[in-house]
Amino acid sequence: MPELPEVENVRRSLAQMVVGKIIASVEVRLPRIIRTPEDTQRFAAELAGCTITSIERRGKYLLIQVPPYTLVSHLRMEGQYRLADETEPEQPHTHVVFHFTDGTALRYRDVRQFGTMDLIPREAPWPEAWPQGLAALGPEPLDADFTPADLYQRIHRRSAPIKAVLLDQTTVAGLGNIYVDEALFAAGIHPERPASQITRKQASVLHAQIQDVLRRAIDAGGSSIKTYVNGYGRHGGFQMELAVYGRAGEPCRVCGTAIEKLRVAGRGTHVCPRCQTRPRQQRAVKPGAPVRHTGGGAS
DNA sequence: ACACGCGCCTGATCGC
DNA sequence: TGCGATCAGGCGCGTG
Repeated sequence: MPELPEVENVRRSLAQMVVGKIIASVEVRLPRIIRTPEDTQRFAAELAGCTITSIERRGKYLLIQVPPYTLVSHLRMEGQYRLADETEPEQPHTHVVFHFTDGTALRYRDVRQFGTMDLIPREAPWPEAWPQGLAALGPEPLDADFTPADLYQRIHRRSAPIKAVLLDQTTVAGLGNIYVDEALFAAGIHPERPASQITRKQASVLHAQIQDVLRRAIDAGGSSIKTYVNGYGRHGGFQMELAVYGRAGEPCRVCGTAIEKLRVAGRGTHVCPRCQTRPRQQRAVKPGAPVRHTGGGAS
């Protein structure tokens, strides 16, 4: 599940591998991956003859610059790019292939088929002509203009659990399930705490921990939980450093208490029940009230 | 405006 | 051993 650190590592590997290459032709085998333009034949035809000039990233989106277009690519859960020689055997679930003029090809694989590509003219008006999710992104968490005060302003009127608010890409761009759990643990904040209860001081700690965990994860090459690899096919190393994600039942690295797994905002959520104190108010269940679909399940 | 549930999709794992 | 059910989850969308 590529989040900001994984997408940044994909960006860096692609930048080394494909910048300067000229697209000879494009094969689209699974049209649902291409959202824009609707006509996938046009997607392929427009790209033929274009040169890749740079690879950028915004949140979890890759922005592949192919003048006069930007190819906006989102990997969602399991999307992968690999540069391969045309003679190399293809891996299964390869849905889009960019053939270059030099005998190599950039292959897009995606087992779950959730990933998306939008081909947008670079001069298209912002934000209306661009993918809504991209246009609505909050600040880049590692940019200098993202400050503790900015984070506080963005969360302090929200009643939803802090975890849900941090997963919302309009709050901050690029966080997903892994790094939200890690940042909240490092900040000592329980994921179920209403965002409106976070103090300025806590928001400042959270801001610092978001930046710290993202920087460390980028440096480690990202986290390979299930399937993540960068453009060279290399796994990341940060899964070894995760403090809570995927560690249910294992001892907290700080206090030794068993890490718990619960469900918050519909996501598997990992907490240390001692380092992250639960908000005081427990939800009261009225007798005969309808059972909530995502209510506290078995664990 | 905001909160929240569902559908999308496949493969690994669970439970009987 | 076999096989259906469940889980994994980012995001777009519909509903309240």
